[in-house]
Amino acid sequence: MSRANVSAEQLKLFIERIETLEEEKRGLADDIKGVFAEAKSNGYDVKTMRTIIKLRRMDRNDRAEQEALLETYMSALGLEV
Amino acid sequence: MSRANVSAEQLKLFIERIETLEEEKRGLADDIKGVFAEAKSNGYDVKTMRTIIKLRRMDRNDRAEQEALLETYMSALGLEV
Amino acid sequence: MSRANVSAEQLKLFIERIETLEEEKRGLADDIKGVFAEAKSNGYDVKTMRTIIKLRRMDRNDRAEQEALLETYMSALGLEV
Amino acid sequence: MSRANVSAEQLKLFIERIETLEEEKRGLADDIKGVFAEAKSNGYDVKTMRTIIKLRRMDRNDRAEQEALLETYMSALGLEV
DNA sequence: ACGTTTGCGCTTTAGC
DNA sequence: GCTAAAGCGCAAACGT
Repeated sequence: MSRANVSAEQLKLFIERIETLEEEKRGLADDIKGVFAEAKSNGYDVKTMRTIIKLRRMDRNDRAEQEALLETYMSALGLEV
Repeated sequence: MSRANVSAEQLKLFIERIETLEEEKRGLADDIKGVFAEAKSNGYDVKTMRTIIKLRRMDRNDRAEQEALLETYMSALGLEV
Repeated sequence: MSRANVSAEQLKLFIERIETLEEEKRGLADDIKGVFAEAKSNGYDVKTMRTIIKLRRMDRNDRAEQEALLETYMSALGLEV
Repeated sequence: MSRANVSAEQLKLFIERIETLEEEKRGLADDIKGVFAEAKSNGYDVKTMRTIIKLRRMDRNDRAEQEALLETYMSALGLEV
């Protein structure tokens, strides 16, 4: 088999792997929607839930960001991190 | 246990389920990036790969429609297609 | 002149207006680069400057976001904003 | 006035100049969005307009190169171009 | 000069 | 169908 064909085969495998992963990703997005729907049918306010989840995610991110900022400052001051 | 506590507990479970699913979704996004990186290190052009994946996902008719519209506009502007 | 030609002319004008604005936008981006370069040649640390600018922008955005969050809470509680 | 104060003042000026330029840049971005909105309300397809602007900005050679690469990959995968 | 990494802007998606 | 948010892609910027 020629080198070109080997390459084509390899390219095809890469693309199929990505397409599979994307499919799974879409599946998870649907699952998430499903849980929200279930919560709603149990009387919970979806908008408020989203706010809570967003805030919890922000807390984590902010914490990570603070660390990064600190490192930048330390570097700027010529200190070891 | 009071009704309020039951509700709070249930709400917590819903939110944790969603956060877990979102975490998995992020994991898959990372996996996808990893495959692209691997393909790149094997000499493939990532941008072109993305184009191909996009085209394959697109419905054949939608694609033809979009191209027709583009040609119409290009002609209207006196540009080469 | 036919209606098609009028449309083509109008389309052309829209596109040219956008292209002009984008050109100006690129010019401003260059100006910004220039100021950073000037500051650097005066001995300032560019990375630290970027951090400061980012923080100042974040402060403003966070303030706006806090307001938005408050509104969400108020709505969730059935209160008037 | 001490040297440190001069430096601080100078740094402040640099930062303010950059913030002003960034503000203007954001203003232009808004203007562009406005023109797209106007075009849309006149019945034009925004997505296609974006494609045209992109193509016009692209160098003719680069464009031909990319298309050739896409065709190569598509053929390798046994897909129709 | 090149490759990696970060930040910005666009595109797409989800909800109203 | 439109508006708002999130995720993704690209391009510039930094370090090697």
